[in-house]
Amino acid sequence: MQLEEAKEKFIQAWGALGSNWGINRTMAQVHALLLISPNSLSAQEVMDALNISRGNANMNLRALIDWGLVSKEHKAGDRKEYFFAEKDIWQVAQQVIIERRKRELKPVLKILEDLKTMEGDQKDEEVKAFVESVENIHNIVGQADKFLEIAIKADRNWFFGALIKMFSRKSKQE
Amino acid sequence: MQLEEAKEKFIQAWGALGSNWGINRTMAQVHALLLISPNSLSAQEVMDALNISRGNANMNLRALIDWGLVSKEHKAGDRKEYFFAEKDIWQVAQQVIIERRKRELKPVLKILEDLKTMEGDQKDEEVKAFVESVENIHNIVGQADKFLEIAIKADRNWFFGALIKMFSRKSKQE
DNA sequence: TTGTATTTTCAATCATTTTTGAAATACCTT
DNA sequence: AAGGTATTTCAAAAATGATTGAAAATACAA
Repeated sequence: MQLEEAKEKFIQAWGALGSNWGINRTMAQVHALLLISPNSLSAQEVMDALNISRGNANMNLRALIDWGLVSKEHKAGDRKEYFFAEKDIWQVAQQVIIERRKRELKPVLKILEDLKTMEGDQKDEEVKAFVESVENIHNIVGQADKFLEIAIKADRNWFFGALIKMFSRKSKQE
Repeated sequence: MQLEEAKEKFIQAWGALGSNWGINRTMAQVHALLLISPNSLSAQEVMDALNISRGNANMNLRALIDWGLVSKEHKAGDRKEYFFAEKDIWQVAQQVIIERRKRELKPVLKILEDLKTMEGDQKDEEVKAFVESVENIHNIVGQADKFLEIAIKADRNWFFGALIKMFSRKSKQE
């Protein structure tokens, strides 16, 4: 397999992964392209590499900047903007967690909290069962949220060290 | 807020959550409906509750069964099938992890492994940089995969206990 | 077996999301 | 300020994904 072919494969895989997780496929592809690009790219270069229109490239580059995954720079004597991605993959993961937590986890937690407290008539069995369900779900989503909060504050080495410890203790237990 | 209104809110929220994470919105809504339903429901009842067609209900119920989140039963003297969801939310989470790992994480890992090994010409600086990028990504995705593997084997109490310990150690460190 | 209730399938339709491309805007440089 | 890039916007078009509904298949009971 040649380099170009491998890059293409990587971009496709990253795009599919994003798509499966509710991220615009093209946005993920642009991200992939910049992740493996040794130097920063102009909008035109992104358009050419992925065969997408100027508008599309612009929208997705801006979205990536919004997500904190991509930045732009200017080159001396050149009017164009050049884009590059954060390469440290642990930082990328943290940034993705930060954004998804903010955009999708927090709103759900808020709704679950509302639902938990709203219903006063605890005598009704059906109400009781519903509130209990919601409490259980809120509980586990809250735990996941706390865990992710640790992850985004954690140093990579500490974090994986802690996970490995967790794993080894588990093994002993079995 | 009345019970019916609260249920409706919950179903909408669960549907939106699924949709944001690449799960068919209706499938997530059907799941939500069954999660908070005290008794099992026929296809007809699901159709009526969510205002969806028979075909749609059938497809999504079958998908949920496929995911291991819903089962069906028969009632004496009734020809219809009745559907009910696994209520233990930790089990639900584990099942979701199992499926997404199988469907989406494993294939990506496979591709990353292929890309890592495929390129022999290590003298070329560009090739070297690419392989290094891929290795880093493979590394972190692999770690995530291992962690999820622990989660799906773990007892709920042990798992959250371990997370809390992790958290408290982190706090001391700071 | 026959008739009836129920489930499944899937081509056609509908809805949503994504993309395009050209006009408008912003940005430089002189 | 003018002239030439480059970027942004957004209505319309295209592509994709979801839903319908009716026909076919299946399951059951008598």
